[in-house]
Amino acid sequence: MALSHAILVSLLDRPQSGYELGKRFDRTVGFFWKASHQQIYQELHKLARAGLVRGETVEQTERPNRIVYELTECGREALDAWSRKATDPPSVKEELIVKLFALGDVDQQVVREEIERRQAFHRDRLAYYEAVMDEHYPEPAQLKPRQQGRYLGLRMGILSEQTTLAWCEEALALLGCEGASAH
Amino acid sequence: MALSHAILVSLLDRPQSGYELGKRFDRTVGFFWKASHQQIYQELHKLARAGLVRGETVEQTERPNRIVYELTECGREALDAWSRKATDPPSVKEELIVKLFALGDVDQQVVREEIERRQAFHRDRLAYYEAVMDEHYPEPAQLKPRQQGRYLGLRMGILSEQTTLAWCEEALALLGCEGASAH
DNA sequence: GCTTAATATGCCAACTATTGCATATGCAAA
DNA sequence: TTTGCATATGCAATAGTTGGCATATTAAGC
Repeated sequence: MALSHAILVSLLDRPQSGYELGKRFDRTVGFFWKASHQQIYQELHKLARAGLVRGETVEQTERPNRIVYELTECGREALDAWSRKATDPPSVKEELIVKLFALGDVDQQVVREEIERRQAFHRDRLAYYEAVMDEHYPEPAQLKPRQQGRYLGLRMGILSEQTTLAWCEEALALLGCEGASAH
Repeated sequence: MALSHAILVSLLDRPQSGYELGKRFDRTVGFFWKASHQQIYQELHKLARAGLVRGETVEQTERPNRIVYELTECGREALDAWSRKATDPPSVKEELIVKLFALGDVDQQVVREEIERRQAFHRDRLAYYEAVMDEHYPEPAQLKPRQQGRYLGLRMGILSEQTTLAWCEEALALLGCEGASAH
């Protein structure tokens, strides 16, 4: 029960359809808690059955009908209860590090290329986070609580992307990648 | 199919029983890919059925019998194939950040305490990583490939723990935790 | 003598996640 | 005009994970 909470948290902002939730997930909480659209639809059904959200079908002529979900009182209570329970330590699955543990039996060149790909991935993500930061959070000291939370999430994202990039540099240097600084 | 690879990688070092794998996981790859003992035993059965590992029962008089697994040729090939495939981006599930997204609707004091608990958790882990580093990797430039991989994993661990700790400081400062520096 | 911890493996049920497929519409570009 | 994309939701099957429980032995501490 944790994706469900991510969904309930998203619904705090405003009632949303599964499709909208999926879209916003991709740009916000989703960076810290992935979910596919199938997962979101299924979870919404489950939450509706449990009475934590209420779905209402909105007829549309030009597009398929939407089902817009909103938090129920019961859902708010569930969120409050969840917020008071100790948070699980973050679960990380870093396949690249597993691969590194096999160095010596796997081709070193292949691993170097992996790290370079990873570097590109994290550079993109960092650029995205920084753009959001510049656009939305120029004055972090002045923020209201809700915005403070988002700001801190973004800070965490930026810090960890920077760290990962620094690690990539180190790793390529150690593994003797000639073109490391050229990329 | 990814826990399976972590197990195969572990077996590169030497043949091991499920119990041993579980123990070593907790101190090595497990920091980057969690697995419970049930998962490991089940996965070993599956790998044995698929012919990637071969298990041999070792009779013991003083302890329950062990089943020691070793890589088969087929298992080595599977590892090689896996090592050449692009690595999935890391999957992170950060419940604490999800909770932060709900700031304003959840009690700020509760969140501050969460962050402090997290700070303690990451301090412990950093201390552990640093101890391993001091003990086993005093001269990283001289390492053989296999050890290089482990060293880089450890470096990643240390860097990300340091980053998370720095973030905790920032977060507590922003959320106005009076006793932030006292802890 | 009794309890607890460590060693060593396993079953089963429930839950969570992923993949592939299916449906239906409207719009814009090739 | 066909292709592809965005909107919008869903099912079914498989794969992966978690938690509770069960079993059996030995050694150490109370």
